Amino acid sequence: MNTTNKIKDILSIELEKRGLRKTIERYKILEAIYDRTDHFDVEELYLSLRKQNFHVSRATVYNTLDTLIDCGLVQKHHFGGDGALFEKALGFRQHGHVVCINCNKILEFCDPRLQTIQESVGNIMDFNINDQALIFYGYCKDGCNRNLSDDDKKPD
Amino acid sequence: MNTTNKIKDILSIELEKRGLRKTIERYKILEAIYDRTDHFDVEELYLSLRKQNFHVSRATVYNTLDTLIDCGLVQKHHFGGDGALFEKALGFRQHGHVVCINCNKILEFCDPRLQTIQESVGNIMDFNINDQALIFYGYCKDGCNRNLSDDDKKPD
DNA sequence: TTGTGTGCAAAAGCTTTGCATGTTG
DNA sequence: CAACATGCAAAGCTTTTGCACACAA
Repeated sequence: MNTTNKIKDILSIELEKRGLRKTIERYKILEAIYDRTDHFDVEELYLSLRKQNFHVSRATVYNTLDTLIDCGLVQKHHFGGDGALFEKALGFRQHGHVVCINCNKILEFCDPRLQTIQESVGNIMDFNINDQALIFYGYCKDGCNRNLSDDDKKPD
Repeated sequence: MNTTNKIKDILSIELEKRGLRKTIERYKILEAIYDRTDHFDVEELYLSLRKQNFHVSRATVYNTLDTLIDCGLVQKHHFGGDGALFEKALGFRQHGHVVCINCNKILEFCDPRLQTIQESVGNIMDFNINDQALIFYGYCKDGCNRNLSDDDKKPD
């Protein structure tokens, strides 16, 4: 069975668990998300669906994203620009992001030491931690041809 | 010299550096920010100024916050709720945040291991990293009286 | 005096909501 | 067929913008 079908099966299970309906929109939006490898916003996802001649409203895209996030199939990020960005979640370990303030490139990384920090912090602060977001902001050294002056080094 | 005057002096220096004017609004807003110890949004700051009978517009609060961030005196955060939160920055080492998904409590922590991760990632990804944001989401074990069920464990 | 900063209100952009319609279970 | 999901448009919020006026340099 291919990846697309596998992920749809997982959605089916999660929807059943929650007593939610299996609508065409939910599967189609899930598929569109898993077809991409980037970090996208709601509008990009909406337009990609329309470009495939699949008719959905923005409201449904928003609603469905919430559902998919709740099901653990999509992740939502706030990188500081306006609006949220999303990416598929399944099969991808928790990972951090590195964002170029100049060209907006987004890279991902994994570092097992982060897990250690999470455990320490959870213990010290008396928290049950179940999600994390680590973002580094800076300038990528190649590709975006930026002169590294001392000005505007602060992201928002 | 007290802390408030010290911070105002720093602002003076930073404004001069940038050729920006020393307006009453900038100093007053800075002072209002340094009078608080919490994470606040634009509206809260705006209202606190009005409550002191200091007249500013929302636009000026937004503009001034940008200036203060650029001067390194204020930090902006995106914790996932709508809108950004701010806090004073000077004299506070880079620190991570722990956010309770249930009661919205925000705690802070420092972990030197994060710096190590930042350096590794910078080297591996070929980035000049100059800012970081680490947020852990979870439930605080006391104070917010939450039943820890298996549902709604996913923040946005 | 000169030009930047502010105030106000309107606009813009992202996200949510309400209601009617359509579809799943 | 009953409840839930969708579509559409309108409303809500946060943030930005444009223009006239005020004030710092």
